[in-house]
Amino acid sequence: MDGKKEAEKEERSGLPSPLDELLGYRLRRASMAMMADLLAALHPLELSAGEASFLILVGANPGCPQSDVGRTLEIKRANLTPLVARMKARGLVVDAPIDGRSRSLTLTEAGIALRDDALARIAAADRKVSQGLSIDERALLATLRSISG
Amino acid sequence: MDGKKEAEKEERSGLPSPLDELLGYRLRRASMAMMADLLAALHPLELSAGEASFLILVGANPGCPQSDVGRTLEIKRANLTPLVARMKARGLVVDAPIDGRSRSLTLTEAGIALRDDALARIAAADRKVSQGLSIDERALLATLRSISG
DNA sequence: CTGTTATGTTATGCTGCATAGCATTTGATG
DNA sequence: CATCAAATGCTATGCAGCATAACATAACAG
Repeated sequence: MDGKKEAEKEERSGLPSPLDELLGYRLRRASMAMMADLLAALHPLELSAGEASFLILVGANPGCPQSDVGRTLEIKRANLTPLVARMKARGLVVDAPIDGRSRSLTLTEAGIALRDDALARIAAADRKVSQGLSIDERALLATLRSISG
Repeated sequence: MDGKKEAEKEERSGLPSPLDELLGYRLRRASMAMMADLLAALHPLELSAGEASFLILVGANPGCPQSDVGRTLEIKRANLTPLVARMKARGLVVDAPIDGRSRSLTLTEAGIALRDDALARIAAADRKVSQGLSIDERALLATLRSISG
């Protein structure tokens, strides 16, 4: 299977490039394309991608320590602090001291509602793409998980 | 310096999360993981990811107009200008006027040599991942291409 | 010729991510 | 108990990537 004359290769100033065959490059481009859709879907909710993932994770783990959230989402402590502050300022999350240093996070009713809304939009954007996949989505997810270890 | 792999990054504190089942999220995480490896591989060459992709594309398309490079790599004109300037300053690429406004780009010998080096490192990093894939790489690439249009 | 589009450049701002340092608390060790 | 290393959260700060706006020139279509 090496039909090479694709003719559609240059849809519009698309120069031929070995980059097309590189997994890392293709992964990045696909990720950026989906991210663009995601941001558009979350914009009406005034949520960034990081904020949405935060709400989803805390919503699924009520009372979890902030440190665990940071580790799971791979958000540095220094960057998580202002994110939590914004969510608290909007009344989406409440925190309580676990011990002297750690704080537990829990979504408020408003936080849960917004999380549900965001999750629905994200899932819809996901579905829009995954429906057109040429391979099984489960297999794809498993493969991607294995890449990010 | 570092550039090491922190041994086995234990999944400690990995909170259960619906994000794990989201295609967009998994795509992003996989992309970021590969990008980290890529940057480490390119660091000895003092190349950023964008610069390496630039060298590869121009190397495969000698004499191509700068505008096409920008479109293909999805780099805005305003950001491409300083990138080209850096590559010229390092003697990796030369440009010549096509017409009064457009400029053609071509790699120098040094540029080709560095491109070859970079491409080898990138391909190696790619292979390190693709060898452990649970699904066919060709199918994966095709799927990713369909996602990014 | 005239208005519109394309290209390249400069200046500038925003966002996400990173590092460094600090204060506090916890837990392990002797 | 006394100490010290690690963990947690916070503040301040810098930077790289990406974006927009405005401009100058040149090509193109009418």
